[in-house]
Amino acid sequence: MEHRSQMGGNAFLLAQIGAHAAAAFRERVATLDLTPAQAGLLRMLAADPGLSQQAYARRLGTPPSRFVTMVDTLEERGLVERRRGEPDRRSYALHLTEAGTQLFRRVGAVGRAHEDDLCAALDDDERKALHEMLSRIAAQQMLTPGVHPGYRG
Amino acid sequence: MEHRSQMGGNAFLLAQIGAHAAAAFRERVATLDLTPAQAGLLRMLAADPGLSQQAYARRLGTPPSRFVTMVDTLEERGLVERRRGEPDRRSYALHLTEAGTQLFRRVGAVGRAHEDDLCAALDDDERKALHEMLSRIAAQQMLTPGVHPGYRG
DNA sequence: TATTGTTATACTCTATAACTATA
DNA sequence: TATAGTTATAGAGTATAACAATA
Repeated sequence: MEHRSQMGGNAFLLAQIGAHAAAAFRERVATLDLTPAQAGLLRMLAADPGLSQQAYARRLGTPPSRFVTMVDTLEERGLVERRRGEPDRRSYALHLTEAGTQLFRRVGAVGRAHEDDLCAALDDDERKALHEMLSRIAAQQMLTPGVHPGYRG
Repeated sequence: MEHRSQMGGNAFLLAQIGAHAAAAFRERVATLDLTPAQAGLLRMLAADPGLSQQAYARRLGTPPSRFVTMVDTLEERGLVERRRGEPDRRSYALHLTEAGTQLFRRVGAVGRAHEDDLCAALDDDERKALHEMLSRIAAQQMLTPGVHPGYRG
C-alpha cells in the first residue's frame, strides 16, 4: 500500500507533463502567430499535399465547419492555397505556398527547441530509453502516431 | 538530421499520451459521477480538511466563482459539508462527509486501475525507471506536484 | 473600507445542422 | 439524390465583474 500511488504515479505525471508540454509548445508557436492546430495542418500539407479539405479534416478529427475557418485564416495570410479539384469541381486541393513552406521550416526549428528544453533533465541515453518506453505505451494503448487531441485551438 | 524528430519526439509523445491518460481517467471517474476536478477536490479535502473555499480555489488555480458551483454540486450530493468559519463568520470551512470519505476511497481504486492499465506495456523495473525520469523532468520544469491543468471539467 | 462568498453577465470555443454548388 | 464545402445557430464551459454579508 504505497501512499504515493495516488498522486505521484506514472499516469498522473504523464498527464501533468503532457499538459505542460502542450502549453509550452502553444506558447512557442504563438511567436510565429500559429496555434498548435495550425502548425499541425502545415505539417500535414508539407508531408502529404493536394488532398481535399475533408480528407485532412478527417485525419485531424475536426468537423468540416471548423476546418474551413482554419484554412480561411491560413489562406488569408498567404500560407495555404486552395485549388479547384480537377475532375470533381466541388472539392478543393490544398497546397502550401512558398511562404507556407518557409514558415513550416521555422515550426520545425521551434519543435526541436521545444523537445530539447523539455528533455533538459535527461542525457542522450535516457532520452532514447524514454522514447522507447513511451512508444511502447502509445502502441499498446492504440494511439495513432501523429495525432493527439491536445492539438487544439 | 533525423526525420522523426518532428513527429515522434519525446515532447510530442508526452503530450499525446498525457492527453490520452487524462481522457481515460475522465471516463473512469465518470462511472462514479465525478469529473477529474471534483475527484481532485475530494483528494484535497481528504488530505487537508477544514480550510476556506478561497484557500482550496487558490491551490487548484480556479477562480472563486467556478469553485462555488463545484462545492454546490458536491454539497447537494452530500459528499461535502460547509461549516461556518469560527472567528471569521464570512468564510466556510470545508469537510468531507462520511459518504464523501467513502466515495474518495473508490476514487483511489479507480486511480490504481487507471495506473495499471496505462503502464500495461511496461514491467515493474521499467515503471520505476519511467517514474524516475518523469519526476526529474517535472522537477526541472518546475511543475508543482499534485496539480496539472488537465484536471478540468 | 476590505474581504469572503455568491450571482449575473459576457465571451470563447466547439459542434450540429441548415444551406449552396456541383455531381 | 448525394456529396464538398460553407455559413448560421446554439450549446457548453469559462472568466470577469457586480453584489451581499461580515469584518
